[in-house]
Amino acid sequence: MPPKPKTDLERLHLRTLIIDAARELFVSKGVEAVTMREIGKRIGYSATSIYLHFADKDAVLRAICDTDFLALATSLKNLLLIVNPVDRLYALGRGYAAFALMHPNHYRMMFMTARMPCDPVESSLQQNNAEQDAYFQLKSVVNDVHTTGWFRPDLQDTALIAQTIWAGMHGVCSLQINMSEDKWVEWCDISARLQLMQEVMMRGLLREHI
Amino acid sequence: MPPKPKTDLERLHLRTLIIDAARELFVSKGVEAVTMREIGKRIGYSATSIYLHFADKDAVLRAICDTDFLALATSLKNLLLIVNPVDRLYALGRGYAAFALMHPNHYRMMFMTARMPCDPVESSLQQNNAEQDAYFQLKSVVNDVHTTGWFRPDLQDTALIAQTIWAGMHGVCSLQINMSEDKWVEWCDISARLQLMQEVMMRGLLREHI
DNA sequence: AATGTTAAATTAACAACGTTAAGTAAATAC
DNA sequence: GTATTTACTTAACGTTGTTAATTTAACATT
Repeated sequence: MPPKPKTDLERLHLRTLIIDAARELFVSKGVEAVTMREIGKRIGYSATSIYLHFADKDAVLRAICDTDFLALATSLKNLLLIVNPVDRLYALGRGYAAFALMHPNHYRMMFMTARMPCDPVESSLQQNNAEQDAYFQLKSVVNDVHTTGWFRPDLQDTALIAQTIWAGMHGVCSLQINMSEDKWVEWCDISARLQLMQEVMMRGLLREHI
Repeated sequence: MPPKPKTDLERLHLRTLIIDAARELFVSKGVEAVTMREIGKRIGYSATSIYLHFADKDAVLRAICDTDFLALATSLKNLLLIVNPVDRLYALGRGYAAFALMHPNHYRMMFMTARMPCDPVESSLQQNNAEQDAYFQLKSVVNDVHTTGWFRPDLQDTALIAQTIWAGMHGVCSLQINMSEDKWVEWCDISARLQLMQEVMMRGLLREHI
């Protein structure tokens, strides 16, 4: 039953229908295990209809990532209201980890899957927008801690600091997501690992003030 | 020209031939992009012959991982001779990162790809063997630092410490491998990121002694 | 020496995949 | 009322991982 002209709104609706169905499937079964035919069936269309909205499967993945990056930034937005910069940095780390472990397959898509690199030019998200760009959120908190003089005085490169903090949290989260079932290692409790990582990094980065 | 009985040695030879060819292809093009037919062609056999030695493609991947885990442990073995435990821990971290960044696709297979978890029971490697088990190497160095009393006195769980150090180095390496081409982030120099991570973790973990 | 058996390898084939080309049906435009 | 455009579907292509059927060669037995 294919009628003729669809309004832009209807087209957008179908587009998000595809994205939502694909995300659900990707998240529950992993990207590789989901077929275009399966996505189509889930929304009552044929697989080929997806190609009227997306160039290929990877384009669907990229679109999902875009909305998930927004979801991450949105989930962290409220934490930016915390006044004490150090508390805010702690909270941001905890929030980041909570997102990663609550949505492991989203996180895998966003940060662990080999895919086309994100380009701010093509993305629907605004870079350096505190409501949409989680990396900017981290950078600005790090900046605030820096300008209030809490970092060790020999640490001046705030981008380097931010990337190191990110790497620390990402390390714990990604090992948990990819290796926690691995029997080779007797894994400690994940929350203990997260807490120690934050604690260690803060001790290593902040100036010692009694 | 299929003759009859192959000695065990010949079978092993062919098995390693498959592994080596598959590793080369996996490493240069990524696991998903390599076909069984391609592996077969590379060694002058049909694709189906591979199934006489491995149950499926994933079994080939697992076998490669096994030999690569051994390669990692072997590449770190000499560092265990360093007498000072803290120096040894530093060196082990640097060596780990060097392996990861020198062989990014091996590293991706070993620690970043969704695959069957490693099980010591099935592996050809000996767990807790200092020559074959890189995680044991880390644990024992951490243990040495602990028994010599260099860690902060409130840190007593050496497994937790080891897993945190691992996560820190893994975070830097895996972000580099998966995201360094991403234009969203202005990445700092990788060696600066590695160095700061080590420095920060050491400052956070070791007791402060002037 | 001819035969049967077994192992190693191959070719053929299957079902499923992403994707493209061709075809169909309904709503609009004239 | 016919033509056109648009949304969509079905058919089809080339590949994939994998299995079944087949061939070939070496050995063991008679």
